[in-house]
Amino acid sequence: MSENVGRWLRDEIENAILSYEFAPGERLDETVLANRFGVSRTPVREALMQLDAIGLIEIRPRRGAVVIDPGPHRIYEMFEVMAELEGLAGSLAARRLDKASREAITATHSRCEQSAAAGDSDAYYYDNEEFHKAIYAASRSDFLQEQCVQLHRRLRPYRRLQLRVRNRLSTSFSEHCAIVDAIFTGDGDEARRLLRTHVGIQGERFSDLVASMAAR
Amino acid sequence: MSENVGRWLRDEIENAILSYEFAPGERLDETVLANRFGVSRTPVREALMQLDAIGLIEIRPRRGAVVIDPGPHRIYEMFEVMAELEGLAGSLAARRLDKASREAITATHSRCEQSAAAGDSDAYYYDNEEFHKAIYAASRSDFLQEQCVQLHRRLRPYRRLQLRVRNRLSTSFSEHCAIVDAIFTGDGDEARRLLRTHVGIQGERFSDLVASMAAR
DNA sequence: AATGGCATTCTTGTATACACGATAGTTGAC
DNA sequence: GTCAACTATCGTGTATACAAGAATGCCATT
Repeated sequence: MSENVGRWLRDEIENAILSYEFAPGERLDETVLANRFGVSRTPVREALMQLDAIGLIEIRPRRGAVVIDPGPHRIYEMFEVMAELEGLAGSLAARRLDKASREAITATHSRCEQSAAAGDSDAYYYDNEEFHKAIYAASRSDFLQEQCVQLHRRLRPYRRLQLRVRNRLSTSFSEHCAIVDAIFTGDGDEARRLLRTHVGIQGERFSDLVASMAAR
Repeated sequence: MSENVGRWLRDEIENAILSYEFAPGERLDETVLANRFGVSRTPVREALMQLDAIGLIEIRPRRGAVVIDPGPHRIYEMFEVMAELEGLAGSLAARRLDKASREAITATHSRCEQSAAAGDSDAYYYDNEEFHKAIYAASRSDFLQEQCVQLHRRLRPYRRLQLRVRNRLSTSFSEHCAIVDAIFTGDGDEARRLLRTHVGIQGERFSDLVASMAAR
């Protein structure tokens, strides 16, 4: 439990939304939430305020909070921006790579290799996250890193759906290899290009996303 | 005055921060703010929560809220990300340009021309903002547009300082011309490249920024 | 039977009261 | 004289009470 109830609730509700426990479009009743978590409405409201500012829910004045339903098109747009930011992170990482970052990338990369070889989709999902975070960190841009982590969080559920697609694991890992190679050889432009295509959901991958969303 | 006091306060305090009325590092006392705006502490707290989520202030548990002091390096990082996002917006705009967007860009662009010709730095500052927003809108990506607008807002004060630099007006406008040309001819890559360098603060422009910040 | 207006009820928005933790100032001891 | 500990005060965190707006259901009228 975090420092104060408000932040704890924010994380709690955020996770509930990201794990679809609170479905998109669902109304979030302050009193119900307060009872559920055994607190008063005050910290609940503070948590909701923050989630509204982040963009996870929408609070319409006097009409309560609802979970935002992004819809396929908007999710595509979010991946598009994510791809751009990761591309920047990759290009900066290639330019600024130091020993510690290199080791962090290598370590997470080899963990991905193991999960991919084992065909363990859940493990790969987690290791993949760490791999990408290692690249953000290697960019040496605190602000960029924060933006990437935040957007990554919001896209987490959809990323998870994507990994379920057949062969996606091995494809993803081989793309990782090329990315690591570009970063380690200091080829910023190539790292940027590779990450953009790796992260973006062009063509059939967008259809995959829509299909897996519809399946829920 | 907005729908409810909380949102109104959020905007009010946000503007106060962006206009340096509340200086970076300054402590924001809930009671003082409540008295100043003639409301109770509750909506003040809600406003602060949101500003914390946006990243304008930092609330340390039990220790109150302080205005975040980005520092030159972090501002540089923010411009770096802004440049990347604007580059993406430009490239999308070039690909997707329609009649309405084209007209909006043309209109704001010619307003910039007039302000630049008149040497009116304040007017150009405003028109420039509209010009960039027209490009965001032309990208036809709602999410990207929102991200750009938000970051643009946060960088507003520093952008203003930048424009004070000698000759920056005419330089900026001629860059605009090239950007408009690239977008209108459908050259996405060129639009991206031009916007990146237009928005970023490489080399001497970073020193200009630091100097003008120190001058305050 | 359908629709419009009114009243009731439920939920949100704001204020206030109270509790707990942090900070600062003062006093005492070494 | 300096440092540490204790106490008092101030400010944040949470709960609750109250006010106001929105939604819903019922009744009357057409």
